[in-house]
Amino acid sequence: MDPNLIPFFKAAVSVDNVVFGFDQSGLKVLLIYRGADPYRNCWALPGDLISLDSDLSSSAEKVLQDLTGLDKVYMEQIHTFGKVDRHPFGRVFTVAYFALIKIEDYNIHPSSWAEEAAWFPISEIPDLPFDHNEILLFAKDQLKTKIRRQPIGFELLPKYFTLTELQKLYESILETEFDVRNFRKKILSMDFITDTGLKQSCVTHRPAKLFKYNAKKYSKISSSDFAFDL
Amino acid sequence: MDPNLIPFFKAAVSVDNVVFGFDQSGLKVLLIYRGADPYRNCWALPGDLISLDSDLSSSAEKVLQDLTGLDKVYMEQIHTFGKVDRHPFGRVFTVAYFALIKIEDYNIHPSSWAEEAAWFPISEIPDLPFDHNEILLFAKDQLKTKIRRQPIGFELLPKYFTLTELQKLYESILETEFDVRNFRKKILSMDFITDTGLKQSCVTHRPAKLFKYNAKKYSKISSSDFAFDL
DNA sequence: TGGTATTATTGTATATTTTACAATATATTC
DNA sequence: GAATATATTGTAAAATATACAATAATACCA
Repeated sequence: MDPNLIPFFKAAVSVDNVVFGFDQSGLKVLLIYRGADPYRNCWALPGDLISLDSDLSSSAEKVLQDLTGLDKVYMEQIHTFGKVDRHPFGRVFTVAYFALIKIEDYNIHPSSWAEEAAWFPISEIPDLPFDHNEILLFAKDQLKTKIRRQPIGFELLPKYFTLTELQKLYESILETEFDVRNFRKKILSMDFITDTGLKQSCVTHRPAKLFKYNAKKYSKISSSDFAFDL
Repeated sequence: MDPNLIPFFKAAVSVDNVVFGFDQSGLKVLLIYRGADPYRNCWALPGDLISLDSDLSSSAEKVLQDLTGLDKVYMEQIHTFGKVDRHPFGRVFTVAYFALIKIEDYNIHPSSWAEEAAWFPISEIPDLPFDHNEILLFAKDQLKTKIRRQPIGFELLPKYFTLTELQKLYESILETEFDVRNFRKKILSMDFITDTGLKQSCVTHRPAKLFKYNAKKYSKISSSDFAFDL
C-alpha cells in the first residue's frame, strides 16, 4: 500500500476515551495526568494518536487496555471532533469513545502518556485541555440517551448488585429520582435481571437481595422495544 | 502552525454524506456516479477529502453544497469509519454524516468528483464501493432512532404538507404502518404542527388540509420529552 | 432479650396513554 | 347525480405510568 497514492492533505488522528465508573458515591470519570506535551501536567481524557496499522476501534480499546488492564469492555463511539485549531501542535482529528467499566475491576496502570490516573465525580470535573470538556458533555449526553433505551447500566455494576444500587445508578446517570416502588416494578417487568437468591452480607441493617443481569433474556428483545421512561 | 510538531503517522480524512430525500414513492438516498479513481464509474455516497483549513462539519456541508446547491440543511454526524484497509489507496478515515433535504428544492449540480447524481429508493441501493453500504446502514438506523425522538421529519417535507404525507414519511423511515386515526391523534397532540387553513388543490378527490411545522412550539420542549412510539 | 436504628421490600387506586376498530365527509369526474 | 377516491373523525378497552406509606429484616446496643 503506497501512502503516496493519496496526494492530499493528511492529518493526525487520535482517540479519546471517556471512561465511566460507578460506586456508592455516584458516577465517575477516569482522567489521566498528562506526562507529555502539549498540556503536560494537566488532567485530561485518556487518549492516544492512532498508528498506521490499527483499526479505529482497536486503537480505542488499546488505550483503555494500557490504562486499566481491562479487556472486553463495553465501548461505543461517540463523535468525532475536527475543528481546525483544536490541537495546538497541528491538525488532529479525534474520535471520542465512551467506555463503561466495573470500577472494582480497575487497577491503575498509568501509561507512557500518563503519570497518574484518578476517578473524578461527574459533578467535579476540572477544566480540561483541548476540547475535552466538550467531549465529556457529548459522552454524558450519549450515556443518558443510551441507558434509557438499552440495558447497558449493568456494565458499571458488579456481577451481583442490589436493586437500590441499580436505582442509584439510573438516578446518577439520568440526573433524576425515582419512586422506589415504581422503579422496582419497571425494572423487574423488563425481565433482564434475576434474583440470585443471595443476600448482602456485612451490612448493619436488613440485607438486600442480590440480583444479576440476565443478558440472554435481553438478547431476544429488539432494541427499540426497550425503554426506560419512568 | 508547524505540522511537524506531530511526528506521528498521518492519514487522510474524508467526509461521506448520506443524503435522504422523500417523495410520494418513499424514502430515497442521493448517490453520485464517481468520476475519479478509485471506483471510477461506480455509484457511491457523495464525499470528499478534507482540506487543511476546513473544520469537519464545514467540510461535510461543503460537499452537500457543491452537490445540491443547498445551504442550511439539517445534517448530523453519524459515525467515523477507520478500518485499516477500507480505502485501496491508503489509510483514509471517513466521517459519515446524514442530511435531510426537501427533495423539491434539490437541483442537480454534479461536482468535480461526480459525473452524475441520482436518487435511489432506499430499498434499491446497489452495491457500493468502500464501506459505503455499511455507512448507509448506520445512517438508516440513526435516522430511525432520531425520528422517534425528535421532530426532524419535517426537514424532508415541503413547507406545507398533508397528514397523509407525514404519515407516509414516518412509515417509510420506521418501516412500519400506523393506524390513520391513532397517528393523527398522536402527532396532533405533540403540538408542533399547525393547520394552515389551506387545502390541497388539483387533486381528483377530497382535498386534504395543509399543515406546517411549528418549530417555535417545539423549541420549548426538551428533547427527551418527545417520543414517537405508536 | 427487647428496643432502636437503618435500609429493604411490597400493593393499590387513579390517571394517562395506547390500542383496536369503521363509518361518514368532501372533492372530482363522468 | 352517481361513481370514484381519499380525508377525516370517535369511542371503548387494554396497558402503562403515577402517586403514595406501611411493614419486614437485619445489626447493634442497652
